[in-house]
Amino acid sequence: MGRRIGIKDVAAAAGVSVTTVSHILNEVEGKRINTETRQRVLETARQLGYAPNGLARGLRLKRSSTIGFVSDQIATTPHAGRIILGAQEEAAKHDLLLLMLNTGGDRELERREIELLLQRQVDGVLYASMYHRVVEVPEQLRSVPTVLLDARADDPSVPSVVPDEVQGGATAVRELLRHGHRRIGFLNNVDDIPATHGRLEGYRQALAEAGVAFDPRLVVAETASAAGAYRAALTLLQAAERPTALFCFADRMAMGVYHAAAELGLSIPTDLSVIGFDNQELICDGMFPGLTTVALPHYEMGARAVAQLLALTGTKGQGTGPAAQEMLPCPLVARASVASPPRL
Amino acid sequence: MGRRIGIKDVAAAAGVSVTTVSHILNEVEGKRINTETRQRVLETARQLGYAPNGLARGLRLKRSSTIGFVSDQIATTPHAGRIILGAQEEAAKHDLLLLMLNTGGDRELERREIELLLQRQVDGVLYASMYHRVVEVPEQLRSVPTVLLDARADDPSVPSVVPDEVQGGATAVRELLRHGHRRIGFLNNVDDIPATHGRLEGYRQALAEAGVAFDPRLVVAETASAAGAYRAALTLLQAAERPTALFCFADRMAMGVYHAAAELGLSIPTDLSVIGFDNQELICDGMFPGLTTVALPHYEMGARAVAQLLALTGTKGQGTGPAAQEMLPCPLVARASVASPPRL
DNA sequence: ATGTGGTGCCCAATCGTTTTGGCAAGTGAG
DNA sequence: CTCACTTGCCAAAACGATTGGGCACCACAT
Repeated sequence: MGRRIGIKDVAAAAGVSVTTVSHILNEVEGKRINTETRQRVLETARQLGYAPNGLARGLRLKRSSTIGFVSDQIATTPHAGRIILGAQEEAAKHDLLLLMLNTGGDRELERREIELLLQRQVDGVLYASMYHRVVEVPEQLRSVPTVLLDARADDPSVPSVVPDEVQGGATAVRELLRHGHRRIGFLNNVDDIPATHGRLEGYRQALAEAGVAFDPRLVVAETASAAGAYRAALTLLQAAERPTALFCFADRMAMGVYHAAAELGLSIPTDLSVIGFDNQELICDGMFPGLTTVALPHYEMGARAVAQLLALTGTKGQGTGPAAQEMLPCPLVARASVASPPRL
Repeated sequence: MGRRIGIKDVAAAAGVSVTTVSHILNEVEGKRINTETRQRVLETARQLGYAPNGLARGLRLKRSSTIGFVSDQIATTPHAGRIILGAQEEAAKHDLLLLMLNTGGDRELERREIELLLQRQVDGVLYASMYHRVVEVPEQLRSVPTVLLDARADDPSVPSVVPDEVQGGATAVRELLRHGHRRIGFLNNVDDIPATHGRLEGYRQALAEAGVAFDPRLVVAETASAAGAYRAALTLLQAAERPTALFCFADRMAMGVYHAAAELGLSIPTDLSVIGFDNQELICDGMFPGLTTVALPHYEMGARAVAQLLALTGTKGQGTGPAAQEMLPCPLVARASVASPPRL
């Protein structure tokens, strides 16, 4: 078919120069254009179905209106999609598009693919992890504005957007306290990541606020799987003074807790309240009863990261000094797994 | 910092013309270059850290080495990520990058965003649905090579890549038959989508192969949720001659079945075998016992779609006539929810 | 001396925009 | 009629690459 029509075609059709067309379409200030001419040009552009060539534009402007989204694992984490969605929708507001890249954690592959990104002259890069952790930012990204997403770097000059794990943990525990629980177990996971420490800290803070003493016997660490949680829950629930509520590091651990509870003849939430973390809807809604949990603000994180990136590219100065480290709150999502403790 | 260095810089540093540098870097045929010069240029390019400007290159070549990935919902479906991953990794093999776009099903938003894509001069577009269905391809995409992903169009001239629902359904049922089951229930869903009809067809085919008569009372349609499946399973399992195995349209329906079985005192897989569909690992692994299921070949679909797109852009002819409609098989993923039927 | 054929390189046009610095025509004052 | 100013438009130079068509040089045969 005929090639896409360009500014030149519009100029010819409207009987003016390319310059004038460009001025009109871009609404350049300080350039005086006759109102009638403007109308005519706009009209012909519309009729011809003109659309600017982004490559040419980018070349001239030294700006591609495209940002790179680099992540280790798009695939494994569900809800990862919400991060992408948040980023993309925020980007769309500024006519930006996302160039996606998954590295699978392979450092060499990462290098090669980021190279491709940079060749495309992206205006900035979102370097995302699929779970909150500390990452090492690739050297190549020094040359381009970068924001970390669901990740922090040792280097504090790189801005980042992460969930507030402490607040999230506290939110979960406060919900249990609010219902009158005092003996609250915590099934933590065993990895050395911010979530592990942060949620534990939140657990302790919430207990302290409520004047409940911290009892280390109520905290047990296990692999963040249903099977692991099942074992841990069995132990915890068969102890002398069993907890009346369990806070699970992850929703999938709650699946194990439900199983353990069923086996011990404890019904949820009458005999035992359970609260999870992550709000994996497929799981939470499928469980009986529906699992109350704390959600990670994935969508917002994506959106805020783009906003930060734009702020960064806005200020030419590449302002030195520590950059913004934004923490987003994790909201409670109530379903049906929390009730008042049984009268023992 | 100093701007990125270009071909011009390399030329100057090596003491040759830009033309020569370009010839050397692109290994242009029919152009004779002195071996020594070639070495010198390559060396300086390496030292200077030269990388071509993709925008300029794309402008000249009328090819951006970028393909658009348009989907309705990145977010809601887990495993959607595997489609993206498959597409991206296949694309990377050809030095292509993916420009992602999520429309949320909003037709007007979709139009605007695809417009952005086309402005970026993408070489082709993957139009993906997050579950297998029939879609209407946007008018704008006529002008650019397009492949449908997990979707079909009424227009058979658009190539597509979809899972083989019939084979998938049959695979599930054959696994049950193989273990000796003869009364096999099917919890279908109620939507009018290819999966609903295809898997039912597969169910019937597998039964027919095994010489088992089709009994309509064993098929019940419900919303594809745990709650819906729970109700349906209760009915089915309390019938006079209850089925010894249940094939569920979706893994999350199997969650409801597990619950119903537990309530009726049936243990899985001893008293009742269950098989799901989708292989949502978080669910399948979290259930007790682990859920045997049929996987959708998401990764392969993404990869094949890119391959098709490349084939399409390769043949200039835009060959008329019906295009390739590729169906990919759905493999069985065995866990622990299927066993031989109880001796009644 | 002239022609013939290779070799090794470069000039300049091109892709589709944006933008700087004009220039010509019109207007009103002197 | 001339000057100064405004208005409305345009020519041409970028941006960074690719590529068709040379050109200059050398060797060798005539």
